[in-house]
Amino acid sequence: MVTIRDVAERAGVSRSTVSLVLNKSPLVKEETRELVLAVIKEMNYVPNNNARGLSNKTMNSLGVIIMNESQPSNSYNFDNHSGLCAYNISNGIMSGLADTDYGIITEAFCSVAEPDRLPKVIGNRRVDGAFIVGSPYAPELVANMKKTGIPFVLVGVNSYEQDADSVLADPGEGSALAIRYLVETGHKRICFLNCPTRFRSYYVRKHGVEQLVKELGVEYNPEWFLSCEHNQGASAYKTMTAFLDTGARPDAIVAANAPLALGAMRRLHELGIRVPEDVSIIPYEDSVLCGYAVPALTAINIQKEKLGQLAAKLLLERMKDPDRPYQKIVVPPYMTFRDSVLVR
Amino acid sequence: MVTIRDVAERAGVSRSTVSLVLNKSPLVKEETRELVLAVIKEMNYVPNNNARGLSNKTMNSLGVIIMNESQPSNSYNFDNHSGLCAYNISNGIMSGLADTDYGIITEAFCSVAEPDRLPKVIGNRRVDGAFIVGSPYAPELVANMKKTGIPFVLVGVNSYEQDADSVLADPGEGSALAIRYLVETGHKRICFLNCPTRFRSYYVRKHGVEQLVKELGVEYNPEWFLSCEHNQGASAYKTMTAFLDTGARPDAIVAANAPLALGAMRRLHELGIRVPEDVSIIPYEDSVLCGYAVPALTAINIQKEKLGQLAAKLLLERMKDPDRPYQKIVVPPYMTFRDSVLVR
DNA sequence: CTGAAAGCGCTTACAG
DNA sequence: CTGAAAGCGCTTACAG
Repeated sequence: MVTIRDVAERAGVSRSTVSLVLNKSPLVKEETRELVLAVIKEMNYVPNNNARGLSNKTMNSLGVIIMNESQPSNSYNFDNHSGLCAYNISNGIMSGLADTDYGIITEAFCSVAEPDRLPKVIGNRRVDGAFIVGSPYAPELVANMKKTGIPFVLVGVNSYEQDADSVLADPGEGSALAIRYLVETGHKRICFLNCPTRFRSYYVRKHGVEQLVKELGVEYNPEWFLSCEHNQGASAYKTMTAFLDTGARPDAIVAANAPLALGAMRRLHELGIRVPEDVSIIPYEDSVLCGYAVPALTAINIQKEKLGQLAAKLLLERMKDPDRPYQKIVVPPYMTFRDSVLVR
Repeated sequence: MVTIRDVAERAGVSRSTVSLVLNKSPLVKEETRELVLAVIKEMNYVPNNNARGLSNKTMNSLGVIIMNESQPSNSYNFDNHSGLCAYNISNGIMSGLADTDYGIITEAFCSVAEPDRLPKVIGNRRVDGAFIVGSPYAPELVANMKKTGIPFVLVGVNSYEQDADSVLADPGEGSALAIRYLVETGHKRICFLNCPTRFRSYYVRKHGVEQLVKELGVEYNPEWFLSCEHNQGASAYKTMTAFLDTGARPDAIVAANAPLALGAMRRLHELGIRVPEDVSIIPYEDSVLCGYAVPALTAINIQKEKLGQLAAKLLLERMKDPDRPYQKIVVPPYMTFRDSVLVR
């Protein structure tokens, strides 16, 4: 293995000089710099990350902590969470970090199961900073993270804490977008299929819907505002089954995410209720499930990759300046028009 | 920050002793060991990964290299690759590594765009070993990887190289499983919707199908063996459109993956051809897209998480013993029965 | 079973 | 602008 010492010898300079050019110090004469660089290339020298980190007190890695209620499984059934949201955000983080040298260490973490533990990468001090991706995250985790002194940012559908940097979508605004469009296109009987009540985004959506409905002067039946037990198709199927059994016949459904929308659609399909001819449907949180659905689903895109990218930028800034005030970045949603809404 | 020195002082032993207990050496008296452990816990000591690695010449990290043709995007449209396969495998790898201390560094890598480059984590020597996840991987990459001396294993739908460890599914066997079942359930006119011909799995499937069809004595029309330009819905839609325009009316479709199946279904839906009443459909490579589809798709599950887990185990063994012979582990597929096949 | 010492490969004041 | 030297926090022969 070739070390800085070998490079220095071959280049006929001291090790410090090589180190200086490695770290782009302006103290090195241009001529020397070029010579050293040439030798580095010629010898195929790669600085040892451990040695560098030991001096620098830096790990040169960032953690991506994926929060979830359960481990991902090999069963892709309807009664499982799709896991797509965290995946998309995490892709965004990686793309936002692509031109840095950070290693990105991913870890699944279940804060519900172990509320007082820290993710391994944090406990082991393997990272210089971290992203807490998605909900549910226990508030204790944020407190515990702060104690470690490792900078972090929260990123997700509705990831927000007072004393932390956060990048989030706006579920209220997203729901409003969907409802406004449905009203514009002539829908009169809109049903809302929300996530479990244990998620904070449940309330944000509910609030957004109630607000808008008042503003629009649309009639609103609280009994048509449903929630599902889990964020998965089977729960939505169950909820929708019970709802339709009451004889209710919405002409549009707004769902809190794609798994819920597809769960509802399964029941509609069984009953011979057609999408979009009989009922339009718009999920929040566009994903590959929407683009590939038959028919393709018009959906609210919350820019998950962008959430990730902005989180990446934010964490980098936070690490540079630990004392700056906390930021809260809200990324606006937009609608992707596909085939699940009938213009009446 | 508390170091090994602090622990040693407080415990009244030498630094080496602390190090020995850290590394579970049998040379330490039980009594001393317990004392040291207690002090470690009390002081909340965490060994510095860089220092340890610098001595050990080890990074304590493993790379997960996700091969792809393009970067993931924020558009979840039909004309994008779903990215799900690598994601699922990577989950399996993580679960297989969950009880180790390795940091798992993920990197997206496009070998088509940069055939002569190495993934960053490899070039920077940030990892002790790596997983090459998915195809397309350029054969040059394998050669280049070998030159680095960093152990690695290939893992994917059809990831196999002579001179490397590999864990793979068996696309031929998977296709056979689907066809056999369709024949058993009374289907007579089976169409095969394969992946692009530039993937090796295309040929494996083709071979498997031809073999089986002969064995079963089923009639086989080579013109009903289709391929798509890309592994995405829009390509399958196009291929299926052209195929159906010829007047062909299959009673079953076997697709090389879920995006292709859903692309075909989109066209069927437009034409009012019902699944499964008019045509049954079985994709290879079960994924969340199948479980959530309406109707839910009966699919070939290739155990992607298990592929990942076995790859994890294999890499660990390879690192322990660099001289062992290369292994090729083929994971058998099974069928997940859902609602897209009509028993005729 | 334990301690003193050298070494892993870098960085960074400090002199010059 | 460059070199000699100390130090980062561990591990590992080597003595005892």
